[in-house]
Amino acid sequence: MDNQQTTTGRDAAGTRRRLVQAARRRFATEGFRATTVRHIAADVGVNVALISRYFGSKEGLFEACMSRTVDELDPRRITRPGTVDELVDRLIGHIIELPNPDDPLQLLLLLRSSGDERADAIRRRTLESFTERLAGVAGWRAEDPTTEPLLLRAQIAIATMLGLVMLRTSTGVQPVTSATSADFTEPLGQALRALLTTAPAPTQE
Amino acid sequence: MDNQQTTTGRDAAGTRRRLVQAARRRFATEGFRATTVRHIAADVGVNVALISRYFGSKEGLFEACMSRTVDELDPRRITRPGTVDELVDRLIGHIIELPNPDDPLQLLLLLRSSGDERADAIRRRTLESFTERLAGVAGWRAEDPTTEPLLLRAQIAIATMLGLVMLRTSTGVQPVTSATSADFTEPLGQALRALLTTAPAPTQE
DNA sequence: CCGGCATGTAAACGCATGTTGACTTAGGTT
DNA sequence: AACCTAAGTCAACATGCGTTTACATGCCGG
Repeated sequence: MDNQQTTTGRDAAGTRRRLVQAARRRFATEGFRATTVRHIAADVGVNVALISRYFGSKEGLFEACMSRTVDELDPRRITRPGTVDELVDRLIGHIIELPNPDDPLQLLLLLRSSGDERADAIRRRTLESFTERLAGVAGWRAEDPTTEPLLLRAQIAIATMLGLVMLRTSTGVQPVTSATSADFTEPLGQALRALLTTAPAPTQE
Repeated sequence: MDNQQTTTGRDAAGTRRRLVQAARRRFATEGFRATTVRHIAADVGVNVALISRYFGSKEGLFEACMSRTVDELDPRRITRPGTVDELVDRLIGHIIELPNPDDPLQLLLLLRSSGDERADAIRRRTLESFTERLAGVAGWRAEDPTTEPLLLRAQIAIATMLGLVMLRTSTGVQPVTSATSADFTEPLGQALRALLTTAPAPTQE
């Protein structure tokens, strides 16, 4: 009974899960407002009305995507508490292989303001939640002024990888052909480690 | 006769320009598909039908935004040919002050795939055009395999700033409050310069 | 075997969108 | 002053959207 089928119909839980999966891909690549529930339903192969029935509304489906994303983004799954290097490695591992809208971190980063007020509020809440979790993993406290720059650098690192995802997937601009994955990853990782580990000497001298 | 008024109506050229300006803000913050021509017209304070009359269609207005962006992105206005440092400085100067959808580079970076096939083609063309111009300014030739890594690093630099724009504007996540502009800019600039200047030693041992 | 319920479908509604055609008004020319 | 053309408005349209209501279908316990 715990073994859930993934392909056929007549399984509400499975259908819900496949709807969320398809919705995450659409939301990540096209944005909230440009995504239509009819397309999501067609991706799964079910009727549109099921979305309203299961999730109440398009925003409910979006919220389901985000809540599942938050669960999967449990920092303990992203990195073990400890060194910054591990954090960087895991983040790079999560992001650098593209395109993969199923990755919850990618989904979180790819989402943008869409003009829809409530959807934007959901997204903002999720992002702030993740930032707090990330800070907690790294042992940083936002209230501690000496560790704030580290949190800022984490944001820069995330932003860098967000931009890479954008360039390589959403914009259609591909890296130069001869650049191997190692060529791409290595200097990026070095820069990120430098950003994260090099303190700005807040009170030093 | 060359002095064009900027506020009142009954001036076709001025109205067209204000429509393009308003459209660029909407497109940059909400994306192509989520932006409605009625909102753009309301921003300017004119009737919706003028958009269809002046630009043919919503896509025509989008194309007008992009062509103007390409003109303003003349690399000679972004940086004088020469050192990579100048390029980085100018790019940071263009991006780091936020939010400013009027900046053509920001507009270019903020645009994303929107599910609209023709609009995506326009955006992709513009991005490729800018990448080529950027490579030309830096004296890089895509055909030269030894300079390809530099072009890749330029893309990384652009991606980084794109991500910063995303985080700081679109996602609503603000940098930590105590971080001054210098705190934000300095380590970023160092990292970007390192990325751009440090060659990956393509054939070096 | 069969009723009942969960699962899925089909069609329609109300609304917002992009676009179009006919109409109105301002401003310069004769 | 009369007029004409450009500049702008207004109302309507076809379409696609999210959502709802009514209907069909498979599955399980008696």
